[in-house]
Amino acid sequence: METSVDALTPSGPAAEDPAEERHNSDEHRSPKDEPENFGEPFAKKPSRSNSQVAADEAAAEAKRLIDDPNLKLEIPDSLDHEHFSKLLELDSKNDDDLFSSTDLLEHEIAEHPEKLANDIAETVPTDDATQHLHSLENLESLGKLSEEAGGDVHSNPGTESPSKIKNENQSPSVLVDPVLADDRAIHPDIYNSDPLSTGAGTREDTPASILEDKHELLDDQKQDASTKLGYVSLQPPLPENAVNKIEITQPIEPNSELPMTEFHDGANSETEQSKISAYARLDFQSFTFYVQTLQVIIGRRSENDFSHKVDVNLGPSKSISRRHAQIFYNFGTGRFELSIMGKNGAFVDDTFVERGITVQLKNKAKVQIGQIPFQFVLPDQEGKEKKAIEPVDAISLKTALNNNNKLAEISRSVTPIPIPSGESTELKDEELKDQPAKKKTPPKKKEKKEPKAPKPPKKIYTLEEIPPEYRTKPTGSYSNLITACLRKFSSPKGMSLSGIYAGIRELFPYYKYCPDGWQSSVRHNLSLNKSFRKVSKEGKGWLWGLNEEYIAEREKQKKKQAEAAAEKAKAAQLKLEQQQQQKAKKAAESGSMIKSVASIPARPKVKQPNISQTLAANRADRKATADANQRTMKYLQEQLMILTKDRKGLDKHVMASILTQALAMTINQVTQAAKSKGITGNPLTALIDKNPQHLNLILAAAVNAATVKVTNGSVKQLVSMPPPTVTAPQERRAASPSTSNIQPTSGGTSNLVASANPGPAATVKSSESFDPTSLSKFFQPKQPSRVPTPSPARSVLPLKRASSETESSSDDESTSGDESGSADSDASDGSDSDDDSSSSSGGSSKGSSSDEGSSDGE
DNA sequence: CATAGCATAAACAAGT
DNA sequence: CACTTGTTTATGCTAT
Repeated sequence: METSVDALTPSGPAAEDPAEERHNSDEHRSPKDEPENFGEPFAKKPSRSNSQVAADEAAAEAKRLIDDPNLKLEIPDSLDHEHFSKLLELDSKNDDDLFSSTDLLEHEIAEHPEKLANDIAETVPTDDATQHLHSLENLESLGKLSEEAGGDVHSNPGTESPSKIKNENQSPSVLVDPVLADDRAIHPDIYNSDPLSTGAGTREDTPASILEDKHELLDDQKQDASTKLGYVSLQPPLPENAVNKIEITQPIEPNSELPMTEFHDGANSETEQSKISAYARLDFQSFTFYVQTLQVIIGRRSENDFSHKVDVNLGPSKSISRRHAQIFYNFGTGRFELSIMGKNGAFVDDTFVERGITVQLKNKAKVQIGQIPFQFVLPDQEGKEKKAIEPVDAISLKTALNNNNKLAEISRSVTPIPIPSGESTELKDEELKDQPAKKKTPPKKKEKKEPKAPKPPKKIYTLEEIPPEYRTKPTGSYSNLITACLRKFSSPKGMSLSGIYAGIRELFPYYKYCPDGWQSSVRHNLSLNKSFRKVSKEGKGWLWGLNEEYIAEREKQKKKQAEAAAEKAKAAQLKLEQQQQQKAKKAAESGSMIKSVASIPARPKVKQPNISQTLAANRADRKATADANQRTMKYLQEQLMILTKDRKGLDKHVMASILTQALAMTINQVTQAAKSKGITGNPLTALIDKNPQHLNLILAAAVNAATVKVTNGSVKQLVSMPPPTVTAPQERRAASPSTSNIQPTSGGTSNLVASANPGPAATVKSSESFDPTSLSKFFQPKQPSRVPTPSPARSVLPLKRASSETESSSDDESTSGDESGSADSDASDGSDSDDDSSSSSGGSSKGSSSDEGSSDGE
C-alpha cells in the first residue's frame, strides 16, 4: 500500500457502536463459503456488470412486479347452454395455449415475480454458498424477464433493452454503467474471481453500490464528486493517484441504512478535514484504511500485477495470498463480514479462521493476516447520530442549511474529511468542494461528543429535495415490496428487519425520503403475512425470509381464481351474446332483423380505471377472452343473417327458431368436433380466423338442418350450399338490398356471404345430415386455404385492445398458431373506441396525493 | 351495501 | 431507560 495513509493512525475515536443496521450479533456466515464465494454478497449479483444498473433494474422490475401482483382474469358466470359452456371449456383450456409463451412469461412475471424467482431458484442447488447465487440469478433472470415484461407493457416484450427501461425510470444506473464496466476491466480479478458470477460483473448491491446510485440521483454536483471520491479506486479515470492510493475510496453518502458514517480523526483536527466518511475503518500499525465501499479485498499485490484487484495491499509476503480476505457488508445480516480466501487463513480475535470461512466482523475485531495485524473499527455513535439524522447527502445538507436545527447536527456529522495523506488529497479536494457547498457551515468539529440532540427528528424532505422519480410511493403492497426486497437481498439465513428496511429503501428510494411510519407497516406485514417467516434468530430479532410454499400456493390459487374469473367472464359474454342474438332474432322476426344485428354492440366495454398496468393487463386478458367470444357470436349471427337473407317465405317466428337452432347446432357441433379432436381453444374463433368459408358451410348446413327440423321438412334447404371456395359475393348482396344493411361494418363478411350462396348446392348434404365429423377437417393443423386479408371475424367485431398488441395476438391465437391474420381494416373500426387502459401503463401514477401531502408537510 | 385487502396507527410485550 | 422488534387490534379506504 502505497498509500500513505500512515499519517492517519487509528487515532480516531473508536466506534463504539456499530451502525444501527449492523447488529452486534454474532452470526457467522456459513462456514461453507469457499474462497470463491467469498463474495457471497457479491455473488448475488454477479451478473450485474453494473451493479447499479442492475440495482436499478432490479428496482424497476421489482416495482413492476410489485405493481402487478394481481392480475385477475375475470369471467362471466356460467353459461346457459351447454354448448356454450363447452365452448368455454375449450376456451379456458386454451387460454393457456392461447397466450404465447412470451405472453405467459410476461404475465407471470408481472403477476408473480416471486414465482418466477422460485422457479429459477428451484433449479439451483441450495447450499449456503449457492444461495446467494440463487438470489443473484433470480434477480438477474427476474430482471431480464421483467424487462421484457416491462417492455411488453408498453408494446413489445423483449424489445426494450434494460437501459431503456432505466431511462424510463430515470435511474442513474445508466450513468453508472460505463463506470462499472470500466471498473471491471480494471479490476478483472474482482469480477472474474468469482466463479459464480457468470461472466457478469460481480459487484454487489452492496450499500456502496447503492450509494453510488444515490449519488447520482442526488445531485449533479454530488454526482461528480461522488464518483470521483467515492470510487476512486475503482474508476478507470483517476489513474495515478487512484491506483496508488490504496484504496481510499470515499463514498460520499452514507445512505439510509448503510452503515457508512464518519470517523473523526482526532489526530487531524484540522477542522474540516477531520472527518472521513466510511463504513468502517481498518487500523493498521502504520496506516488506516477506511472502508468506504461495501467490499474490500485484502491481499498481496505485486507491483505490476493489476490482474487482480486489491483494495488493501498487505505487501509482498508470500504468506499472504493475492486475494487473501475480503471484507464486505452483508446486506442480509446487516453486518460486515470477513471472508478468508487465502490459503493460510487468518486470525480474527485470536481465533484462527481458515480459508473458506466467513465470520462476522464485530466492532474492534482484531484481525491478523500473515504478519500483519489490524483492527476493524466501526463508526462510533456520532456516526450513528448522523445517520439517524439522515443520510447525509447533498439534499440533506442543503436542507440542513435551511433548517438550523438539524443543521447543527448535520454539520457536525458531515464535516469535511481530512485526508490521510498524499493522494488522498485529491479526494479531499473533491470532497471539500462538495462538502463546502453542502455542509459548509460549521466546520465545527466538536469533539466527538456533542451535547447531542435528543433525537434528531428524521429529516423532512421538501418536494424539491426529493428526486422526482422518488416522489411517489411505489405501487404495490408492502408485502410485495418486502418480497422483492427479500428476493433481492436476503441471504439464505434471512434478513434482519433493519436489513429489510434498508433493502426497501434501496429498492424503492421513495422510502428514503418519506416520513417514517412505513416501517411499522413493514413489521406489521412481516408478522401478519404468511408469505414471510422467521428463518433464524439473530440477536434480538429474527432474520426474515420468504415462505415460498405459501407464496407458491397463493399464486396457484390466484391463478385459479383468475382462470375461474376468466371463464365466468367468458360465459357472461357468451350469454350476453346469446341474449343479444335472441333479441336480434326477435327483432328480425318483428321485421328488421338486420337492423338488430347490426346494432348489436360489439362489446359491452368495461370501464377501465387503468390504474396500474396490472389492472390493465388483467383486463386485457379478460377482455381478450370475452372479446373472442363476443366476436365469435357476432360473427355467427351475422353470417346467419346473411345466409338467410332469403327466407323463402318463412315467417319471422319460424326464422327465429331456425336461426336459434342453427346457431346452437353450429356451436355445439363445432365444439364437439373440436373437443373430440383434442383441440384446445375456442374452435369457433379459430375457425373464423382461419377458415371462415368452412365455418360458413357449417352454418349453412346447420341452417338447413334447423330449417328442416323447424318446418318439419316442408322446407329442406333454406340456404344453398356453396362451393367451398367461392368468391364473388357482391352479387348476392346487391341482389338483396336488405343485406346491405347488414354488413355496413364489415367488408370482410363479403367473402362469407359469397361462399354462402351462389354455388350450386355443392357438397354438403346439409339438411338433416349435418355431419359433425365433417368438421374435423376444419381443425386440421391448418389449412392453407384460409382467408387472407379481411378476416371476417375481426372485421365484424371490434377487438378490444387495440392498445396492446400482445394481447390482441393472444386472443386470436386461438388455436393453432397461426398467423391469424391480419387484423386488418375492419378491426380498426371497432377497436379503437374503447381501449384504454393500456395507456396508463406508466404505472407510478399512484398515490400522488398521499405522498405529496406527506412530503410537503412542511 | 357488504366484504376483502391494504395501509396506517397505536398499544403492548420482549429483548437489548 | 431508550430503542428495536414483533404482535395485535382498530380504523379507514378502495375496489369488487
